[in-house]
Amino acid sequence: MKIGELSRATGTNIETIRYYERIGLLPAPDRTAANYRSYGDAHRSRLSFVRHSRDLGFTIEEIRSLLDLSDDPARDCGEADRIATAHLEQVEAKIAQLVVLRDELARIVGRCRGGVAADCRVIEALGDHRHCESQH
Amino acid sequence: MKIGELSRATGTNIETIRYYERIGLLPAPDRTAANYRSYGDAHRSRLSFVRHSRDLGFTIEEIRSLLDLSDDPARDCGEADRIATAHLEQVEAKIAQLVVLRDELARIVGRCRGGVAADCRVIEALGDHRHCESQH
DNA sequence: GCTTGACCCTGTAGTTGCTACAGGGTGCAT
DNA sequence: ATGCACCCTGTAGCAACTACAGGGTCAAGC
Repeated sequence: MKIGELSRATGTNIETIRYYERIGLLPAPDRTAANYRSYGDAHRSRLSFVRHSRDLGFTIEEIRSLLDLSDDPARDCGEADRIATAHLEQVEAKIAQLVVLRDELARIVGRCRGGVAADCRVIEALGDHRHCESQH
Repeated sequence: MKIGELSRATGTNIETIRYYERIGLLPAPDRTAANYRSYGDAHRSRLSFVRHSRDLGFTIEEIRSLLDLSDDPARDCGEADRIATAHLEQVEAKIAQLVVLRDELARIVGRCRGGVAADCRVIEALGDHRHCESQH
């Protein structure tokens, strides 16, 4: 299939597919006589793997490691689990951080009573960390 | 004060301060005879405002609008409230998205039973969205 | 046979918010 | 006069794309 079909089949931007090829995440496909990229099923499932992993927030480098692993079926699965577990921990840390931030923001937003900027509680709170209840 | 002092006073990297000046977020300060930047209290509090807002996740452009507002004390505070509220909503959306993602990841990680990559449930799950319980 | 439009190609530059040099100048203490 | 901490400008790098510019290819319809 041509790049446009692969793009539709996987929900990936065409430019992104070419980008993945350039950085070596996808192998360079064969070319037609007109120099068009020509993909097969192996490409499609590899790209689906990449997209799905990206959607789950894995970095390109993590995905590279995961792909290396799955390219070598004799290797130990533990490494995949280690990568995924580390990523899960990062996501949990990020959530915790955003929750603190959200609470602080909600407090700040709730202070607005209208009026002019000179009296604005929102601007005041942003200017001075001492109005905050948490370290962030 | 010189840039190093301002850096220590606000916990901002020196390069970042110069970057903010370059993009017009901080006004260019006076210079000493040796061409060193020389800052006053107004600079320090403006930079604190910027840093605090960045810590709360506001973008540079949002901060620019907030600073414009506070530079013009007669303007209506509603705009500041609108920016902050919109940002709060974004943070809440991001949290919700990360929670879905975390649950999916936790499910994937939990499937690992060791063994070789060929049988790896983690790699299998990443390759095929149909293993997922949610849209993400 | 010629045009139109959809598709494809390469290469480069932009995005966000910094951070990290390289290659130089300044100021003060020893 | 020599070391060291500090300052300057300008440019390039990071992640993960995205968006052109400027060109080639191909099938359909007139």
